[in-house]
Amino acid sequence: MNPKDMKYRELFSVSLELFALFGYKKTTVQDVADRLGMTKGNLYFYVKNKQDLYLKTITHALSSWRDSVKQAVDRENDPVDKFRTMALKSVDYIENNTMLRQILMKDPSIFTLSPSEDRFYDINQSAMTIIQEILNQGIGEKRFYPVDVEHVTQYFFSIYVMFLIKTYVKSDTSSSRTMFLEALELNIRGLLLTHGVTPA
Amino acid sequence: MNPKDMKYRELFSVSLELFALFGYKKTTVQDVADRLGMTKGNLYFYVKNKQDLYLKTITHALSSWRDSVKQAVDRENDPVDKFRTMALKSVDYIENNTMLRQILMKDPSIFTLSPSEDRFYDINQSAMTIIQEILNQGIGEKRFYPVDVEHVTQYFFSIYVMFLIKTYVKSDTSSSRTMFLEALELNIRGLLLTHGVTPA
DNA sequence: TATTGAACAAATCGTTAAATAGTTCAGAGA
DNA sequence: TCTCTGAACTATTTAACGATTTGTTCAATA
Repeated sequence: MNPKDMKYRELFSVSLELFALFGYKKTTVQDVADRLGMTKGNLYFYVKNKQDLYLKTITHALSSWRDSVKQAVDRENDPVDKFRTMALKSVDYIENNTMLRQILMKDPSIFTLSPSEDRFYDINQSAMTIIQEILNQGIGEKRFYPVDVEHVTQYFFSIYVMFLIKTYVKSDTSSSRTMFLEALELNIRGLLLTHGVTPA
Repeated sequence: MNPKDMKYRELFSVSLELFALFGYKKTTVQDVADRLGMTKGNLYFYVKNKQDLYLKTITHALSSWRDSVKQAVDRENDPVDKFRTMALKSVDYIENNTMLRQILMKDPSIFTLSPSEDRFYDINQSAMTIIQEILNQGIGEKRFYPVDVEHVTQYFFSIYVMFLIKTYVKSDTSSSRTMFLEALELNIRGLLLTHGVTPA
């Protein structure tokens, strides 16, 4: 890894921590520069402005999240297993990433139900392809009902965002875990082309 | 109907219109009193304060919505028909109620994904019983999978709120209609105890 | 290419006074 | 007794002000 990439990694790591701790407004570029042992002027050699620093930092964190889920999904073969793994790994990742969780709580607009005002549209779009590929595989293998892939992908992504909002923006931790698992199985049954009569 | 109830109906009607037109902040107590042909002082004979006027007005509007859906559901017998009617009637009602729609757009906090900060908790709770009764009937008649009724009810209500936010708070009208219909059928398949292999 | 530090610009904050809007209440019809 | 008025009162919002903090630029430098 070249030295500039190293600098960026350090930069994103430091600013993620500060943004998680103080939020966007309370974190000054001076704070970030201090922690990096440089002057704030020099920070502008790496990013356009404070907003750009924030966007790049969050995007970097969301990409790691996506990659982690994608990796777990790729270890499975069966589309149902992939679907379940995707859902569970997504939750597991955020559950074990305190800083990202804190940032979501401090900045609810990171997860919006409106694609048109989504500042992280590209990374979210790429997260949606994970869903899309699983649906296509499941339908191709005649395991899944031939749903409208585009709209059902959007729907599942919206549900995922809804859960994140419910659980981490509003902290409705109590029942949302059980609700999540019930919903997962309900959606899997809704996807399957046939399913037997085997209640849990 | 006694004259005081009449006054209340008129009051809610007038203030719903004004709140829809100008929003909470821009609507003054004076405005409402003027439209009712009374002084603002006298308004305090009917409501505790401005906030109370707003809450009572919205609650009244949401109750009408609920009642309309409940009535439509009660005309059906089959739990699947009831479920589908509930979903479609809910959308149909808001689609044809411009003032309520305008209020939702002006005050996004009316529909929250967090029960604990829901100012209209009671009326929303009573709306949830419609879902709950359908689920109980479906399971009782061995048509529905024996899901965890409480959590699945919460889940469906959350999806309903999510759609309202997507469609009316963020105005993402474009794809959300198709998404809604796809989701409806997916959820019905997820509920059914068995379903045949009959893709649309 | 990467960095500094000073200079500059933009945004925020704390305070103030004036205007507006919300609320109370004694008293007056019906 | 129930409904209402209108004036008095209180609370909130708005605009303006300078002071301060913070974000951004850039010529000089290693």
